[in-house]
Amino acid sequence: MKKETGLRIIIVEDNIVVKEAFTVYINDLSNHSVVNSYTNCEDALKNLLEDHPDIILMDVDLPGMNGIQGIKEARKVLPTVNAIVITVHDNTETVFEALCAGASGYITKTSNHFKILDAINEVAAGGAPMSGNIAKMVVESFRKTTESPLTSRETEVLHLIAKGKSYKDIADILFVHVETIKSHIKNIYFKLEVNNKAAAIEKGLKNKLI
Amino acid sequence: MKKETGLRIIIVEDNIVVKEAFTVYINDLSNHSVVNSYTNCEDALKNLLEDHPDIILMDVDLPGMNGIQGIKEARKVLPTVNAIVITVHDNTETVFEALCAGASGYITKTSNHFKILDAINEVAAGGAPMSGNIAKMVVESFRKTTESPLTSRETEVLHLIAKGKSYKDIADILFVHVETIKSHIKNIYFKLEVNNKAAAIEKGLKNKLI
DNA sequence: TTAAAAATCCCTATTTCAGGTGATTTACAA
DNA sequence: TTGTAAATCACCTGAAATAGGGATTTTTAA
Repeated sequence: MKKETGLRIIIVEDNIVVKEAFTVYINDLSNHSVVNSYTNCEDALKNLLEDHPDIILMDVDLPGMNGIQGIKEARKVLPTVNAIVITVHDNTETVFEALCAGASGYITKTSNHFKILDAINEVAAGGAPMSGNIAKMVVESFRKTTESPLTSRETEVLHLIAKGKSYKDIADILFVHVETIKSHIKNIYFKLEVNNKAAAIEKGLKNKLI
Repeated sequence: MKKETGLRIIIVEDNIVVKEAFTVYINDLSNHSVVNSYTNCEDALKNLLEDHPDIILMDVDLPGMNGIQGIKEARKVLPTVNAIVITVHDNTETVFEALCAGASGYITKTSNHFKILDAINEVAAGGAPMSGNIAKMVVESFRKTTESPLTSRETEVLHLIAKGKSYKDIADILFVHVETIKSHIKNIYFKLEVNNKAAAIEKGLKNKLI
């Protein structure tokens, strides 16, 4: 963040009423400044270097380039810029696409609009603001299933398979004989009801075994 | 959550002063109840079914079984129980281990102790409470590097390689000839300076190309 | 004291992989 | 317009990896 006295913010939101409401709200009730606001990504990207925002408030549904692509492009130009997605979408795919694209936060519009100031301050403090339901989705994406049909050794082997290691590599890593690994793999295939590596990895990922 | 009138909470924390402080605080200043508190996981697990907590407040550093293992075990017995980790550790490894083990939230002790009530309420509301720095770590774990040496086609191929697909499978999936895939893979190996699948996957994961 | 898991070994046929050395077409930018 | 990068396809070779079959021993946990 550049100044302690307030951050430079731009807004990309095609709903003009919402855009103006955010602008007024931030300018009046915080020490941050909305230096510019746009109704599409293309225009925002054109002025990005001049605006040099600290934070971008980004909608997802936009005419032309969508907000997620917009974040990617913006971060190519300003790699340290923080983007906060503000949208109605709370489906898994959109959320994770946005985070992969480099979003620092994700707020759903469903709740109180005025959480944006909290979000801005949280980003400024080095955090990652998220609506409760979004945080839940994110946290759950890490969760492993507690019930696994595989033994810990087999899981270990499957992990290494998924890393592309050969049986010989795995044997060396685990300090056992190659034939032992082959035996484990036979058991893994049996338990997962598959008969090749690709299917084993797929099933392992899908069931969060790895 | 079982009752609207308040949740059943257990605390596992070996520092008795902290444990008592939490207990008093929750019992006095919220409508939730601390039904039991323990200084180690083993004792907590023994009484888990009788306590049938909605939420477990869990420390990480504990004598005997650590808190992360404790969460895993607890969730085997009560699969829907919510665990909130409250600890001084904010290193990447501990955080992700806890989330993988099934923690619903992760609060660092460094900040204001009294955030726990907010955290409990957030879990009750279906959220996932996290300290700002933790949320940041979690969000950043999704972020892809914007600069990739690979073309989009090569990235696509590397993805499928990482899924354990054979060249022939990949060719079929992408509707091109096997030789095309081989050609892509040669280019991937050249760009990533590797000469086998395992190394390519490793480098791809490390650099968040996949 | 059993049963399950882990580790070891052998055999075989097939598939896959990596490296080399090419070519063609399209598309975009200097 | 002239390159360059990307994506496509081709042929060859030898080595490595794989899947499936069967079997035995040791360790560990119930």
